[in-house]
Amino acid sequence: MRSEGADPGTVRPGGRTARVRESVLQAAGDALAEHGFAHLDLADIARRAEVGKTTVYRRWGTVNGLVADLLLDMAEQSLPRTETGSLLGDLQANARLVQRTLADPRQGALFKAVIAAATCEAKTAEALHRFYDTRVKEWAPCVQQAIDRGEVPEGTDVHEVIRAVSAPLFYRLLTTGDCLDEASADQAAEAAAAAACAGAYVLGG
Amino acid sequence: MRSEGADPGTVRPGGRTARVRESVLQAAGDALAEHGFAHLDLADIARRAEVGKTTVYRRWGTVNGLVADLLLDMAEQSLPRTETGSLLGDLQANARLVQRTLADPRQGALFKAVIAAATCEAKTAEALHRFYDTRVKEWAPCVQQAIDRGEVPEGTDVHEVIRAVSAPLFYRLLTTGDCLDEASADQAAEAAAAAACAGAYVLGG
DNA sequence: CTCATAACGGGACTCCAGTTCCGTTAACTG
DNA sequence: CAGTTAACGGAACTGGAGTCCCGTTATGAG
Repeated sequence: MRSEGADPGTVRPGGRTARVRESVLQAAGDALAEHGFAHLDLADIARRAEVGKTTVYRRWGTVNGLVADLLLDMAEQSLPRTETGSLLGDLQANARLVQRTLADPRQGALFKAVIAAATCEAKTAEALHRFYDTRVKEWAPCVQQAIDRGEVPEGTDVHEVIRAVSAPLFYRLLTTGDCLDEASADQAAEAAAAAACAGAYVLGG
Repeated sequence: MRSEGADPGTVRPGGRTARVRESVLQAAGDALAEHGFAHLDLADIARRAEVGKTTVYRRWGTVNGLVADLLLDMAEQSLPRTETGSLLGDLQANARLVQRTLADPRQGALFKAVIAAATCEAKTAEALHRFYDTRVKEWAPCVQQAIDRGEVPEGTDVHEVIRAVSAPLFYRLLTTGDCLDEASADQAAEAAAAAACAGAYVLGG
């Protein structure tokens, strides 16, 4: 009598179950980009996905749960780091990647929704933290290489430099109406590189 | 027969109307800090404020409307800029002010809620943009002074420098679980100052 | 002070997001 | 290929968020 088994979808994850997840996540992304997080309706998503409303509620429970799963799906598809040979070049590549993602109507809306969801649900917040932790760790080595080359002082917090690239882009997306263009991405990269070289991210400094 | 007059509260804004607004905003802030944006219930707020549920719906309509008004109220109370004589000192003062605000349980939760609300309602987003525009304009002169002193190159986008101070603090609040301490505030200020002095925020650079 | 009516408050009502029930379909096992 | 049961899907149900109605309070003008 093991208490009613695990969550649905974990025992028989193949075939139909996988198809349902895929089409529901697809529909959820579409709905988010169209209506935004607040006006998200699970029944509407079920309709779009051509899936029973009950199924959506059973497997994801709430809008937050669905958004968290969507985030997991995004984390799996995110792009690998590229290398250019210089700190500024690497940070610029990262900044432009972030900028393109946030400027894209669908992806941008999705990120906004994910952030909104994370601000009001601890579990979703944790999923978001993990997502960014992964992304930051993916790009951090380029700062370490810059330290090794002597561009950046020893003891610099490599993760913080990567965060410093994304931060102004996020801030702009959320707190201003301005569009995110390539120039703002380049500026973010340049500022982060300059601050890093000046030793602003040296630990305990 | 002027079409049903203006919004309630605009014709007789004194006495009771003002008291109702004050106690409802107070209650809304409390509820936000306690339950977060998603689980906000206007009926609960009405109960806390000892005000009729109908009144809250009539005057603010939705959770978003209420949050937007709360934002307006916050904007009126925000602190004036201080001056220390150096760019780093001024930016540090700003960074610590932001850090203290976001680290405060009540204020921090409120900001998270406001951001969440802004991501899903254009009107609320605009209120948020105005709020930040005001705050940025309040602090921008300290960068201009630094330009005049020759600390920072001519042509620097003064507003962008101020945004660069807050951005990493916001980013940290939203995307990591780490606490916002004074050290992170100082780091943000130092990074912004270093980047500004290096000319990273020169327009068209 | 008096009056007109803006704004509030209680309670009944509506409507739909979210739940429950149970029959049907199709993964996985041996 | 047959049997077990995980997972799905339709339909009826429910609770509470948001609306409506109308009587009451008290603001601001004259």
